[in-house]
Amino acid sequence: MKIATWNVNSVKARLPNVTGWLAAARPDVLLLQEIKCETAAFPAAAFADLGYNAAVLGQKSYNGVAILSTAPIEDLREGLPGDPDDPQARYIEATVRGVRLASIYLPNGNPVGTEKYPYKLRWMERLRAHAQSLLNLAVPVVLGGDYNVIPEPRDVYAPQQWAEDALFRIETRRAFRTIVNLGYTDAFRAVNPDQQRAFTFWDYQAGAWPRDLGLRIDHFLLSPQAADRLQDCRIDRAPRGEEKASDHTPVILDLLD
DNA sequence: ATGGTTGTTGGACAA
Repeated sequence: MKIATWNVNSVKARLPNVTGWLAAARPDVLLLQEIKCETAAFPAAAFADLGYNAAVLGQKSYNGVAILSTAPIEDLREGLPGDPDDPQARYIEATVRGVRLASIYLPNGNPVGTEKYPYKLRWMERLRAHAQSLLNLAVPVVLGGDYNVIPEPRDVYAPQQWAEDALFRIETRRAFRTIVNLGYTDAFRAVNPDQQRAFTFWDYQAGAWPRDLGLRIDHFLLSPQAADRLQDCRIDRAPRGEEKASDHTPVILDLLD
């Protein structure tokens, strides 16, 4: 089972990039983040033409997540539990072929010192609590998406420059580790324990892409039942180099069937 | 160098 995650930074602006990649890569599932459109405006027909079903949690202008799947999408959950008043569309979860899948767009949290950073940390605590409850299901769980977390110094081109950034502060890294330490596996690092400069995001500014000044912030976390089936996890850098690219590139996970 | 870029939206805000 081939599962991919991609922060597309507007599904409408990126439609030719995404449909072209899907047609070539043909994952069974694609988790999308930052679709930046309301649910009703999601271009579902373009994906249906390629054989994909869609489950969408959208929002006007910002955020928005979706799940595309060639197989039926079952038992949909829209939104992360723990705050029914949270208006931001950042979490959608469903079952595909017996695997519980989430598409996650974790808050950025910058600038630190505004309400954005405590919102990020509260959101991570909600994710921790829900990730624990998912482990209790004792089924394969795949939590994929844009975590806006740089787990380790080697996951950023210049760690000293990022020390006080919301993506790399100690509290952020600790909150991420706390989720992993519940019993989840960072699929990319499990498969590529020594790979350097393994980035998934390059800023649009200052020539970050041609200079390879990137971050690894898009992740797959696997429950033990999913980790037992881990076959491969890799970053496809090619889409970042195309015309009108997203600032993120896809990460691909292969689970044994 | 208080910069630089992209998307949504039609002036900031978010990233």
